[in-house]
Amino acid sequence: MVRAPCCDQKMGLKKGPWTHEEDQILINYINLHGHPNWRALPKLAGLLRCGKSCRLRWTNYLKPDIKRGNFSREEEETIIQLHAAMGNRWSAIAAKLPGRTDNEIKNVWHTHLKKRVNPKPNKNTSKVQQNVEESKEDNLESSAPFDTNLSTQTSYNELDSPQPSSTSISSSITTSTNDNDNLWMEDMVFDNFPEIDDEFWSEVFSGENSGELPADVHENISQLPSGCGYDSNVHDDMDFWFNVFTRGEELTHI
DNA sequence: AACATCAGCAACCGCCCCCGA
DNA sequence: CTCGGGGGCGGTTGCTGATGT
Repeated sequence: MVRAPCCDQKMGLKKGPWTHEEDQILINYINLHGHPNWRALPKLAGLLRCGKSCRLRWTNYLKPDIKRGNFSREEEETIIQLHAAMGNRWSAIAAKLPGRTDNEIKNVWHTHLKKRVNPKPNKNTSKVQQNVEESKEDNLESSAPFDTNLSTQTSYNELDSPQPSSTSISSSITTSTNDNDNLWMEDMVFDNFPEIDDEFWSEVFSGENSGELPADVHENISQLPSGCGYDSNVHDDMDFWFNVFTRGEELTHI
């Protein structure tokens, strides 16, 4: 069965990074009408994007309960364990990590966790590079979460398409399990916190829209502490699912 | 300071599955 | 039962910033 491509390039549909305006349009539209039909949504909302692109943008970045970046040690270990059992079923893994998306988990796996789980000697890289690699790994082991997230987050203010990274930062506060993490957080939060995010979300959920929001959107909003999308309940959820999973694993090995 | 290389991440692409007509 | 549309998933790509030379 051959199907017409979702995104017909002849229609002049836009590709590439989303702009702040496009994000606003999408969020406002979904807040008002939900997303019963992704294919029709961009046309109805007045976006020059294909439905898939809209869905991806919403599910991976714009949904209110999304956490961004700064994976805690617990989350990393959970991903590693789940991946060992499930393989590349990113959506299933993401389902066990509240607020995390399959795309993000997939990226983290390929960029960080895979190296840790399957450390392979570098045949082609120079010794200097190998040392760099090793020191990076050491850093990961000794001072999680990833330092690299810092560098990318500091540039959010300059982006056309700002990410709702306030949730990522706040999530680190609540998921950090040791003093080193907290120290790291203090440096990051106050030096690099992107001011745009609070404005961004307050705009999105401003009064004129919230009166007509669907019930589920209200729920999501109510789950948002001031600029934060992650609380201890979610954390408990993760523990719960992790326990369920690990118990299941144990049983399968008996 | 300039250039090269690497790492991280957002987004696209194509396939598959599910469900309704 | 078959077909077709829509959504979801996983793999991959390409851009951008960071780091090294």
